[in-house]
Parts: sequence; C-alpha cells; structure tokens
Amino acid sequence: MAKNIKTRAEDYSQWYLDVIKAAQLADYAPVRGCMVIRPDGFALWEAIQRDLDQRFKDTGHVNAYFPLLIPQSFLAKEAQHVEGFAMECAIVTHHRLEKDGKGGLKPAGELEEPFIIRPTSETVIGHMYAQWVQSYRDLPVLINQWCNVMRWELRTRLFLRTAEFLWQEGHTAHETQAEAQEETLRMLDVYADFAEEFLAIPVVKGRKTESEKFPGADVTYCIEAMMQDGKALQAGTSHNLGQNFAKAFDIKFLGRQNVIEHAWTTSWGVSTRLIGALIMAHSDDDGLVLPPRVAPNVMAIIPIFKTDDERAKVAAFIDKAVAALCGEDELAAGRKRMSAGGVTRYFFDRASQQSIVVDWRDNRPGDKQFHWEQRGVPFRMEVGPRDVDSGNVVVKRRFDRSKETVEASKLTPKHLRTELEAVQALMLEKARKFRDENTRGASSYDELKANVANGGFVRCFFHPDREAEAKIKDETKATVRCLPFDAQSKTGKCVYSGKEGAPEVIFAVAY
RNA sequence: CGGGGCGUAGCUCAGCCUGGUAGAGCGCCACGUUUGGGACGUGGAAGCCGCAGGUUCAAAUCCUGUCGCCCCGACCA
Repeated sequence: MAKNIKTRAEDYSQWYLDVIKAAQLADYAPVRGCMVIRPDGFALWEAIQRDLDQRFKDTGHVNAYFPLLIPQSFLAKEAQHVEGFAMECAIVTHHRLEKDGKGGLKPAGELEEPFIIRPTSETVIGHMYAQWVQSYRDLPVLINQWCNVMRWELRTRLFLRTAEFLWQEGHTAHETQAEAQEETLRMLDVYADFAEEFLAIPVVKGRKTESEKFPGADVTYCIEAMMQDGKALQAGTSHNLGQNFAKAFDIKFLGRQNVIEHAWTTSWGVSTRLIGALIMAHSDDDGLVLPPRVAPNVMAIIPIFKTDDERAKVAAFIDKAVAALCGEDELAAGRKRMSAGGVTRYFFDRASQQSIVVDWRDNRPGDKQFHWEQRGVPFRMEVGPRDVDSGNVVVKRRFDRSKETVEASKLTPKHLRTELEAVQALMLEKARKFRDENTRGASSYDELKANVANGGFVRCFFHPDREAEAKIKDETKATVRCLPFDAQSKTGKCVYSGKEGAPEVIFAVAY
C-alpha cells in the first residue's frame, strides 16, 4: 500500500490531491486558486493537445491566437453573456508601476477603459469575425485557439477548477443555422470519440437544460463522465450560439440573395479539467493509472544489480531490449541525450513523443517500483542478473498489477503496442462497466432522491424547468447533467411534476 | 462570499493554554553496510514559526489586521 496516498474509501478528496502530489502533476502557485502544472502533468496536456489538435485539423479547423485582454465594454454587448461571466472576471485597471516612496510599488496609470482577462473569447473573436466576414464566400470560418483563460472562481480544486486554466476554444461562423448546428454536433462527436478512444473515459452525449446552458448560447451540448465516487464531471461542451453573438458584434455578410444576413456561430471547448477527469476515472489507491495512449512513458525499465559486473551485464541486456523496442538509432540518440537524475529516456514513438525510461538512479529497486507505479506508467520491466541468464523478463502491468514473464526475444515494438492497446481497451471497458453499474432509474421523486444519495447517475423522465431544477438541487444536491441523445425518442411521466410527455434526463451530483 | 479546520525545516506535524536558547519523523547531503516491492548505521545541512502591526524587558506562544491552503455550502468548465 502506498504510504503517501490516502485511500479512496478513507477520503476521496484527499486521495485525489495525494495522487496529484505523488505523481508530481501539479503544485499550488503563490496566487490564490492558481496552479503550476509540473512537467509530468504538462506532458498529459501535451498528449491531449496533440491528439485533439489532429482531430480538429481532420475536421477542417485551423489554429489562431487572440489576445488575453478584452475591453470591458465587449462583455456587455451580449446580455446573457455578461450576466453569466461578469461575476467571475478579473479586471485590469492600471498599467505601469511606480515607486510608492515607501520602498514598494504602486500602480501608476489608470486605464480609461478597464480590460477584463478573458474568461472565454466569444466577444473578442466575434469582434474580429465582424471585420473578416463580408460575403457568404468568407464562410465558414473555422478557427480554434489553444490558450489560457481566467475565471475568478470562489472555490478551486487542482485541475478541476482553477482560477486560470488552459483550454482550447473553437469558434466558427456559418452561413446557415443548419450548418452551425451540424458543426456543433460534429465537435461534440469529436470530443466524445476523443474521450473514449484516447482518455478511455466513457461519456454520455446530451443537451444541457436552459438553466445549465452556456450564457449566450441557443443550445449547449455536453459530454458527461462519471468519476469513481459516482459524481458527474462535464468533460466538454459544444454550443450553438445562434445569431446571438453575430448580432451583438455585427458579424454580417452579403448572402446569396444579395441581402445582408447575420452569421450563425458556434463555440466549443475542453480544458485541463480533462486531466482531473483522467485521474478520477482511472487511478487507484496506489496512485495514478494512465491509459497507454496518454502516458508520456509507456514503460519503465528497472535495472537490478549488486556488483559492477552485474551492472555491466544488465546494462548490455537493457541496451539490446531498448534497441529492439526503439531502434538502434534511438538507442544511440538516447545515450547522448542529457538525462535528469539518472533516468535515461528513449523515444518509443516520436510522433506521440512517448518514451521508455531506464531508471539508473542510485536507489533500491523497491523505491523505483513505487516511483513509476505512482506515476501511472503502464508497464514496468525488471531486469536483473537472473533475467539476463534466463533470457526472460518480468513485465508488470500497472492497470491491474498483473505480472507476465516474457521471453526477451519477444519484446518487439509490435508486441508492446499490442499490450498497450489491450490495456487501453480494458481501461475503457472497466470505466464503462463502472458507469453502467452506477446508473439507475427512478419513477418517483422519492426514488430519485434515494438513488442520487447512492451516488452515480439517475436516468428518469423529467420536464426541465428552472424552478424545479433549483428546488431539486437544493434538496438532493443533484442537477440535470443532460438530456441524453441515446434516449431522445422516449418520453414518460415526470418524476417531479407527474406530467406525461417528459423527456429522459440524467440527474447526478456534479463536480 | 457564509460555516468549519489549518499555516512552525522540502513534506507530515509537536511546541502555543501557562511568553524566556526552535523540536520530532520522513525527505535531502556525505561515508559505510545494503540492493529481486518503500533498507540500516554514523555524521551533516536545513527555519525571520505565512505576512504586517500592537502589547511586553522579552512573542512561534497574547491581541488586531491581512494573505493563503483544505473541507462543507452558494457560483462554475
């Protein structure tokens, strides 16, 4: 048992924080609510970026960058938007610092119009699109940006909700409502596929209720995931903004019929919150467990030796194994590479930047086992004199802690890839099974209350209604996570009002 | 922003009530013995006791303010 990690049963919140700390994913910053994403945490974000970015490009999008600061007046141009975000904006009111005469500094020039630090970029992007779009021939505009945003949240949690966070926000403008809707759903599918295929997190696609939708959107779609404590986590959103922002920012074009029309826009985003989801969906009481596709290191090799002779023998064996897995060129390149603290790194796959590490640190083997285990590395391989003599090695699988003795000659890239893919599939399957087992129904309000208290998702019929939702949240802590797509045709008797014709919804306590 | 807990070495914490030389375990460094799942011994480095005021001959300790963290709410990706 890990001595630096509380168990999930003991204290789930503490477990989450302990896992992050043990795996060195993030640290608290000196500024309230902000975090430092450490290299091992940032590598996860880079992996997410690489895969998602390709999916965006594959669907025709391009990247650009818009500024961090937004004129305060922009926010006010869309009524719902300002209402949704005003409360959580950080504002820049001054520029320059000057000496305050007491050995310190004070802000000097007050700005004529304050800037807000972007909480999201619909407004500034809308402003620019208005200038770029003149004709229907300029449409669609399909731009994404990777950036940071800031929301002055009252209560923060590493990765799940920090004041500043990293995300991507896609912003598109279209000629017709139908095209915008198609785009909104296309990107929701991109997110859902990504979550399942890459992060091994099963998600429910659905639509948000009026009270949960994005401020300024006509309709918001989302993917919802279940964490191991049964709580829901919104893992991504895609908004059809209708003509709301186009009207607020004058995104107009001359249409095919020679009349001026407003564009139809969408926006969609996922954030570093996904790293929180990754941790809470898969990790265990021993620490981080990473789905192989996300893992920066796919295998850690732990040499075992006593004497210099043994060390040389083991090193030669490991070199052969690395050459077989990563290639001779990479073995040579890896030897020349600077290595931090005795851990040498060899790229197993240059495209995904995933590597195999050899832990030559001057620690005991047991320490190294725990080290890589807590960091979620999918496979660990011990190589000692006994293994060199027998030609077999023991490969340990992080996902289920199983061990396998493998003939060294079978350690080929193909073999490792097959093993990695097998774990990827098993992890998705396990998470899906957990979610399904923790999804219940309810035919009455009492049953809804009882099942929500059990944790997990509750699928039931319900007429979305701002007041009823607020009341239910008050009484059960649960909110409508979405109206799931996979149940849209069915209607039934509302658990709250008793009225017929209610759509199916998912209730859950959410992060 | 409301309620609760807490800021003392890199980490976890004791000391505070009753003011008077700054402590432990883990980690870190050196050396030795070790090394197939978190080793042991010896020696060592390491702290403006969160920050700012106040009371006092004297403050980690008492008082005021402030900042931050964790948990529970409200808000939210």
